[in-house]
Amino acid sequence: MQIYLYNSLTKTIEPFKPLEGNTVRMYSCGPTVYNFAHIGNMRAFLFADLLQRVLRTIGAYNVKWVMNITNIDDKTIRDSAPGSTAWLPEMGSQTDNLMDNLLKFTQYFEKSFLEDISKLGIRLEHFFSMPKATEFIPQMQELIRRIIKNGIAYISEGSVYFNVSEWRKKDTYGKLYKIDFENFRAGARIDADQYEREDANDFALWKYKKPDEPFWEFEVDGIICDGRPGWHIECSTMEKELLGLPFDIHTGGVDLKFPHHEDEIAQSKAGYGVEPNAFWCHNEFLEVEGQKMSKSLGNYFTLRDLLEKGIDPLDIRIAMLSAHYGSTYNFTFDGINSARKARFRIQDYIYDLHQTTNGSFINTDVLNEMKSEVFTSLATDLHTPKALASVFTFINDNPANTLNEEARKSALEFFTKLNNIFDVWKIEPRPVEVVNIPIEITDLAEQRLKAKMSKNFAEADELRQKIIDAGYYIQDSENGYRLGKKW
RNA sequence: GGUGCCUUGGCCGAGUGGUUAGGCAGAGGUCUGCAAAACCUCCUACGUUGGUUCGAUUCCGACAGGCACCUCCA
Repeated sequence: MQIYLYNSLTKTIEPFKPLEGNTVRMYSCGPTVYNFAHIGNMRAFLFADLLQRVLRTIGAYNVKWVMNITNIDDKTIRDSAPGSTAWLPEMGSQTDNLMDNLLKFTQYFEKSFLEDISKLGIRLEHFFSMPKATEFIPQMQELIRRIIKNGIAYISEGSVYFNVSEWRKKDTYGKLYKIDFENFRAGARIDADQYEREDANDFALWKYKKPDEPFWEFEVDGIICDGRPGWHIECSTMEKELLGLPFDIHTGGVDLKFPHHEDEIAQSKAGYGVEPNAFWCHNEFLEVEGQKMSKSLGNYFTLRDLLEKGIDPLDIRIAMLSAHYGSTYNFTFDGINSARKARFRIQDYIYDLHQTTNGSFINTDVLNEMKSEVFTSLATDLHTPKALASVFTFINDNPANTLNEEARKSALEFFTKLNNIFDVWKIEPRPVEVVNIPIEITDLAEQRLKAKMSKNFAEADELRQKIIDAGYYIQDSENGYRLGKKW
């Protein structure tokens, strides 16, 4: 099926086609591993995951998905430095070797990142590569040399800067983000104390080492430039090394449009001579309870915070998939609960589809129409809310027990395929409930049954309340009851 | 100051120049000793204000409110 995607470069929805063959080469801006990822980060990664799954499942493409790990930047350096309060015992002991500290520190958060996204249903086997910035330093230096050679970068006090005004003579700077150079940064603070740039628009390709910072040796035209790469150059280099240029799709949060992605385009073209990629896809931000997530408002949550509250990560996944990636998503606890219930309704339907019934529903047209609607919605700029609406409309109108054998089989095939994208359901018969109920709870239930049988309803209700208060539920059945754990 | 986006029923969240999005919550009903679960039914909105139009929530303008980026934050 033809896939359509909104391209930030053209600001329109365009039909998507891989540049070469049947393989989509896709690069996603990954995390800077200096702390636990928060739910805003998670939305970006879930969006990228959704996209690559739709490309595989609906577009029938092979996907080479690369997500970088930024393990060298101001924050990782700061927080891995000796004496840092951000250093955790689990990272091991700090040494005099600054590079060693940096790697230990970032490896810890990289590992936690992989654990977190796995819990959210992002499958590590879907990645072609997850490169770390520190593994590509020579290639970054090579790219910087090229840009200097092409006259678009200059060295200042051992740092290398991209010369924006020089570049503007050759090409547009402001492809993703329209810039008014007259008023540019008029109201923005400019970090004057840090590095010596010729122009505020210029950005660092390479930063000269500061005392007590890990660094890599770098010499350009006899000038010692020992230091570390700038942020943007990391992506430009790794994309080229792992995917080749140009590649198909680049994803990231809207905040990265400028300057990160804009600078990436400029660098890649200035150094390699080509624009890095065809499609730029950006996810919108997330708010929490209608407000921007921030530590000061107390609505800043890492995934781990939410798991501690007992939230199932798959409910976070479905909640975020129930809004379009291009609109601001309001994360609320009510919303998570609502999404969970919706998820279970579909799950129950799938369970029911496995049961043998003698339903008479044979109108495959209705089923096929729903399938077509769902996949068309997903293929049209990943419209998950529309797709889910179609599913609900179908299951509302066609209870599982009304479907005949053939229709149930067909519906199960559909849900299997859908779950290749959503990945929040189990395509299997309803499991036999094997919840461990503590003896004191079953005792209460037995007492209640006795009370009920002897029509002592007041006592029965009292006992039921005790069971509920203990975190279980009890449902009466024909000649007994069902006990279970509340979720 | 510059650039761009948004404002839909109790909540979340689609969409459209004139006919029901969907989910959650809520109400009523069937069932039940009462519940729960399940099922059935109901709940019809589009920030304000001008304009275009036979007709606007949908197009255009203004206003109000909110948000984002310009600060190596997804």
